[in-house]
Amino acid sequence: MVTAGSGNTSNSQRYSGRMADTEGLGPEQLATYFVLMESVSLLQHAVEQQLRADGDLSYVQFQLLARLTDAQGQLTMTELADGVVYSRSGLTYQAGLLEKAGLVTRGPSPDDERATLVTITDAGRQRVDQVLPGHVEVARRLLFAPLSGEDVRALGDVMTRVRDHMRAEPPRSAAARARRRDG
Amino acid sequence: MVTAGSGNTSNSQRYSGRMADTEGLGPEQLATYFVLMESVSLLQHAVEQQLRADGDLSYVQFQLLARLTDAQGQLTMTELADGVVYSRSGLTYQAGLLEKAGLVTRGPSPDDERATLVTITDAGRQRVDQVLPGHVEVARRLLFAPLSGEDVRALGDVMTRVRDHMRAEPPRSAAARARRRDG
DNA sequence: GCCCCATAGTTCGAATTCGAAGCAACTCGG
DNA sequence: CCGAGTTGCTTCGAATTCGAACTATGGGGC
Repeated sequence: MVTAGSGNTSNSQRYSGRMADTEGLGPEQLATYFVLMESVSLLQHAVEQQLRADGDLSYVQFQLLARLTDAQGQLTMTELADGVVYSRSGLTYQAGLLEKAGLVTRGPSPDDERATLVTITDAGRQRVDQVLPGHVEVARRLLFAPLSGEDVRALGDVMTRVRDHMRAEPPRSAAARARRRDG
Repeated sequence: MVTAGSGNTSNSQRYSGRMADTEGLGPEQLATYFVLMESVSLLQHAVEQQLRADGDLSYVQFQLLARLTDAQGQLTMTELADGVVYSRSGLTYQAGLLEKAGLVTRGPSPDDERATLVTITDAGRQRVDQVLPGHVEVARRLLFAPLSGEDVRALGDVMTRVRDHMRAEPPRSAAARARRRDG
């Protein structure tokens, strides 16, 4: 058995494994990993449908706009790609689409002539506002519905630690790009 | 603020409006949702690198082989696609690649003339064995390293419930067809 | 046995993705 | 100031993905 029953509905949690030191993972960890990937996959599919239906956006495009909204200003292409976990060439493509749609603008940076600053437009903000309610609704219905407040807090806590850990860890094999804020 | 600080480590939980009209989901949940998606994105990228390097497989291909291993036998294309959260046409493409690589075989079903039964070959099993150690290692290093055994158990439990919930819900709004199993 | 429609897979076209290669600008030591 | 190496972004080609259209089989009602 490889995936430890990732396709089953029942949760046979009768394994009391522990973090092995030199060995691999126990079935419990492996099952956790697989169910995590599967759930997010399902969620992402649903979310993509909603964004496309409500505002003709892909999830990546939504992420980019949301990130720009967060930044309260402009971001360089690299910062944007880095935040969204995306290839640079892919971002060039998507930024082109967003610019053509009038949701962002691209301009040169005063500090660095090479850099391209991406700015969200009012139409872009409007689009985010347009899809956000439905987006939130999907997340609530699919992800949060079966969870208690305590579950949500635990999930957020755990995944935040995982995210921070992965962000701190270099990709290890590929040509690691420079990390600002060396921590 | 939209993503409630998805690029930060934690807190900064203030945001300005825009979500209050959809009751029931606060910034904490939204942040949890975003950090979940981000983490899995990072993890998936790393895993894809490993699989490609260790066994020249994409994550989807690995999933398909793993699922076939689990099934201990043959699965139809639809069962396979459904388990992996994948489009049917995409599966046809990938199954073609796997067949050409000699990792699976495709044959007609005795029960249903329309169905195609996909079977993993010994070479396929071998390939899974070949990449699984490194795969597990990546998961351990990136996902489980910062987590306690209790964290892992909680994560598995929560995501299992989420997965079951989403599997029970008809996620496809547009092409919701295959849901006639219940009564 | 014959319609009608649902189901299983494939094919096809369009869109998206990535990595490698290329170009422009920045940095630093001499 | 020059050259080498680095960084930011885009272009390019190949691979992958999805949805819609299509073919063929299965099942129910008549």
